[in-house]
Amino acid sequence: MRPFKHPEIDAVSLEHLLHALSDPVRMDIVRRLADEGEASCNALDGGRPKSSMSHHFRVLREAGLVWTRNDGTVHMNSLRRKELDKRFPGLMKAVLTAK
Amino acid sequence: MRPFKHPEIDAVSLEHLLHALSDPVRMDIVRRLADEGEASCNALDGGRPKSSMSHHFRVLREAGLVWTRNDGTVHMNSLRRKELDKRFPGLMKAVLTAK
DNA sequence: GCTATTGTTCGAAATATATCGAACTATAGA
DNA sequence: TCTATAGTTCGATATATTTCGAACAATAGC
Repeated sequence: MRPFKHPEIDAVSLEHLLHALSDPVRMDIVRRLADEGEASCNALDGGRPKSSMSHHFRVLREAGLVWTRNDGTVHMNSLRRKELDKRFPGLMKAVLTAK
Repeated sequence: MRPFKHPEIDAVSLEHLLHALSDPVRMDIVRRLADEGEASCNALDGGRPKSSMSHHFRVLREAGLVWTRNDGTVHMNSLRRKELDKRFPGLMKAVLTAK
């Protein structure tokens, strides 16, 4: 698989980012990435079908939240935390803190 | 019209709140309420039909973002800012700051 | 009571989103 | 080259959401 295209952080819209976070499956992915640093799609599927997860990871990537790199057959995902903190100061902290 | 029921702030879910904010019309309403303090539905419609606006205000109310009080035939809306700041510290500030 | 004003509710149509199986692609390793 | 593994893409279905006109409800003022 070729590397993914990720949006420039400045092109990321708040609207799309909030929409991406407003789904429980995706919010769960984001929280786990925030905790665990980097993880494969596989490791975060919670028993859901691969195609469903692939969809959610795509939404997260396109929203600018997640960076995916290829490592063999595995896709390793991570939060674009530093960039996000610059682009939307305080947002991710507030979101991840909220219970 | 009878007074609306607003959710208890502790019953407000981050998920629903983020979804409510992920629509451009509603985000615009929230920004203007943050600026102007209190406003009627009418004052914020931007030329859109009343029924569309009524829908968006309902979503905002049910998400816990907006408080609506009756004042004669007018419905005055305001951000539940203080409560939101307690419930989700830093969130509204980050959202409203983002450009 | 009558009328104008503000919004809500209902119903329908258009659009978007979520979910998931099946087929496919790419890579690692034997 | 063959096989197993990790994800993507496609296509279909189900569900949500947005939008808006039309009918309705509540209040103010005459």
